[in-house]
Amino acid sequence: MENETENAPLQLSKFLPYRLSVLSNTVSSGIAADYQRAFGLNLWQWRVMAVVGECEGLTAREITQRTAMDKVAVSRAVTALEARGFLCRQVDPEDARSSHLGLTQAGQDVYQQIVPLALNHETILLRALSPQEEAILERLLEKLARAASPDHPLW
Amino acid sequence: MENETENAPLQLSKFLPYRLSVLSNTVSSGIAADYQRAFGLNLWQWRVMAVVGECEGLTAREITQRTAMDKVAVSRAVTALEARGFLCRQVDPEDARSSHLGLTQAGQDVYQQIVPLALNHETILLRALSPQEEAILERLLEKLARAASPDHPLW
DNA sequence: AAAATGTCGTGTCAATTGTAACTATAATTC
DNA sequence: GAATTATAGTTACAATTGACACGACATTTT
Repeated sequence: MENETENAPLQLSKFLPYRLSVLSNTVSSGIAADYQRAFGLNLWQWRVMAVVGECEGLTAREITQRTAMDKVAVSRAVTALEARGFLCRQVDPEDARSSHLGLTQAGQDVYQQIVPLALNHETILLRALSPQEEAILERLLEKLARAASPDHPLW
Repeated sequence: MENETENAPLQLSKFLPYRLSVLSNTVSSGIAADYQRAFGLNLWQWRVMAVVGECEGLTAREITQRTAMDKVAVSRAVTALEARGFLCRQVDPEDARSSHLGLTQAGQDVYQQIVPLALNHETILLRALSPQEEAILERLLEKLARAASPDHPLW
C-alpha cells in the first residue's frame, strides 16, 4: 500500500485553496520582483500607487477598503511613498484626521513606467488562455470571490 | 474628468494578479483561522501535515519540492510539529543528513479531523460553481500555473 | 456645551518571515 | 584516499508584518 492514511480524500495538489495560493504567490512575487528591482517599491507601496494613480484624492481609509489591505500597511506604504517624493497628502478641510492622496509628478512618472510592466505580466499569463477562456475565468473568479467573502458566508 | 492620469489602462480591481492575490488570501486566511483556532497550527505546519498525511515517509527536501515552501519554513514547521508530538523523524539509513517524516498517532488523529474541515471550505467555494465550471476552472488554473512558472517564462 | 463614544491614522512592541551563513554528511575530483 | 565541491537541514540575524493601543479629531448623547 502506498499511502499510510487509508481514506485520505485530500490530495494537496488538487486542493483548490492550495492551488490558488501557489499560483497567486508565484505570480505576485514575480511581478513584485520586477518593480522592486526597477524602483525599489514593495507590493503594498505599488498597490497604493496603483489605486491613487487610478483615482486621485483617495484617503487612506478608502484605500484600505478598495485594496483589502490592512490600515497599518497602508499607513506604512503612504509614509514611505511620501518620503520618496512619489505621493503627497492634502488634509481634508472637512475632516482634519484624513488626507487626500495624490501622485506627485515623480510619482506619476513612476506610475506610467510601472503600468506597462505590470500589464505585461498579466499578458504573459493570459496568453495561455483564449479570449473566451479569459472571459470565463473572470466570471469564475468573480463567483469564487463572492463565495469566499466573509460577508456572504453561506446562502 | 474623473481620473487624473489620462491613459491609465490599469484598473486594479480588474487586474488578474491582484484578483488572484485577494481571492487567495481571503480563502487561505479563512481556512488558516479555522485550524489555528482548533489545533494551534499555522498554515505551513498544516501544509506539512497534509503532504505527510498523504504520503508517509517524505523527507524535508521532498516536502519543499511538493509544496513550493521554502526549506527554512519546512524546517521550522517540522520542528514545531515534532515538538507537539504530531510528527516523528526517522533518519535515512542511506543518507544521514535527511530524515523520513511520518505522522504519529496523535498527528494522524489531528489530520483526520482537519481534512474534513479543509474540504468543507473548498466545498463552500465550489458550491458557487457548476460541475462543468469546476472542471473548467481546474483546466484554466493549470494553464495559468504553467504560464506563471519560472521554468516556462515565455514560449 | 460637556461628556461619551466613534473613527482616522500612527507608533510600539511581539511574532513571523526571509536571507545568508553554518554544520553535518555525501558525492566528486584529483 | 585526501581534497574539493555539493546537498540536507539548521541556526542566527535582519527585515517584514500583525496586534494592540494611543493621540487627534469628529460625532453623538445627555
